Amino acid sequence: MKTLVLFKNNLRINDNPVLYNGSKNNTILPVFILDEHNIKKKLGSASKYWLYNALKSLNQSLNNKMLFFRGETLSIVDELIKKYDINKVVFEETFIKDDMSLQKKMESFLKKTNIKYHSYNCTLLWEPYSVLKNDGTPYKVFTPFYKRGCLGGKEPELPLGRPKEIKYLEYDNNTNISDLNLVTGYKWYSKLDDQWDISEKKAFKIFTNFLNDGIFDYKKGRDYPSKNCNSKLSPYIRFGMISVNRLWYILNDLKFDKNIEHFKSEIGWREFSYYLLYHYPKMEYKNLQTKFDNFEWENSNEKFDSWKKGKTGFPIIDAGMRELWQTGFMHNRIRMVVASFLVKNLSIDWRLGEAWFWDCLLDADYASNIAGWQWVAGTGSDAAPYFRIFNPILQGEKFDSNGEYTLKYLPELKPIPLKLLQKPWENLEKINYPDPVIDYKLSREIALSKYSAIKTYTEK
DNA sequence: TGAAATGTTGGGGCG
DNA sequence: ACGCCCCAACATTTC
Repeated sequence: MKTLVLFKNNLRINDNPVLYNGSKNNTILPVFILDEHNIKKKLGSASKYWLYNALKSLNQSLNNKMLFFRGETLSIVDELIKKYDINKVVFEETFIKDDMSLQKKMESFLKKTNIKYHSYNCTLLWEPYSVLKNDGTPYKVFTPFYKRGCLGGKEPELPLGRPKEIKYLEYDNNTNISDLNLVTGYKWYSKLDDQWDISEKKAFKIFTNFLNDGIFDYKKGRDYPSKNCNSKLSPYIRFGMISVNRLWYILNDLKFDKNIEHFKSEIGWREFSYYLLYHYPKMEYKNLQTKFDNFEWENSNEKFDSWKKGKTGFPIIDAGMRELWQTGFMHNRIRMVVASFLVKNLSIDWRLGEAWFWDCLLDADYASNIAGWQWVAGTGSDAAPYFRIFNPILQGEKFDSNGEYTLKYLPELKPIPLKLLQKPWENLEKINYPDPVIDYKLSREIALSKYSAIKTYTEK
């Protein structure tokens, strides 16, 4: 059968159910469509950069047979079916609102044309609709979701490996990745080229290196940004360059270890994010706890700007924001600290922070980004309580006690004695570094009093 | 997957 | 030897 294989967010050969099943006994036409008609949330700049390189790498693995299109999915698929006399279409099962409605449109379209079609879950270990409480309603708290719902539920699908053989339709490929206009204009991203090796092969290599080293101090070490205990797999996972099923089963084969279990639970948090967005799609733009709709954000442009540029005058915050700008990545603990700072100390709506991360992070993931911000902002269902306000000075002293991370991104602070590194304003010697944009203590008090003003509204 | 305020305890210095 | 104060160090509670 002539099979159209649609790639979307799973840009890999190994354990890719769409490719594996699509190419079994079939000749295939591998296609990627960048659809900005059906999807409201356009990709951020960093994501486009990653996508461009991921597609390039995937295309190489597919003998440069991939076709690239930019436009409306249905009309492109329709044309391809006619042009190449396609009799089957396979594509990824989706779990995000806009993607799902596009998927539905496509399915009903294909139904009418009498073309065979099939979707495969390539993205999640547990489909969100398959994990529910005994009363049929969705979980709202991570631990029972993960322990009872996921671990106590059905086993995730076993990884499929690579297709034994891929046979392609005969055609001249007259499309090009550059047609997608993913990387154009000012080459801001050239700084990233020597920091990241964006290929499926590298994703697996990073994982095996992580298994040999960092993972054995993961539970504690993951909180320290200058340690190398984080996998840094997130952008690869985001674009499906390595499958979570494959990760899962490799981890399961290892000897039981609390660090490994912790890493698995972080994969669980990703599942939980998709799960929440699936069951509560309004989370994309609305506070899950509606009482926060009455919260009065200050939303000062100047403060927001200082945060984005890494010029707040709080070293751990600025180091994080500069790491983000320079590398397209930010250490997880620091993400929480800068997010808490934006929302609680600068009094800026989490949606603005979410948008900035969405644009700058190479691993920007629709569900994880939104769920993560609502978690920190205290507006989500199983969120950190609002009154949990990270103290940037203490967090810096605790998790970057030797200043290694801070100084890596803020070398101008080297003259400051280590004891004052996280509060350089107490240093008498003048250096070229911004004064703090806010008074920490005062901003905390204001945040708490604003919170107590809305807290009386009943939830839901 | 906090921080700050408040409370408790216990050891040392001292009259 | 005793009471008193001071203050870490730790525990609890409050935000």
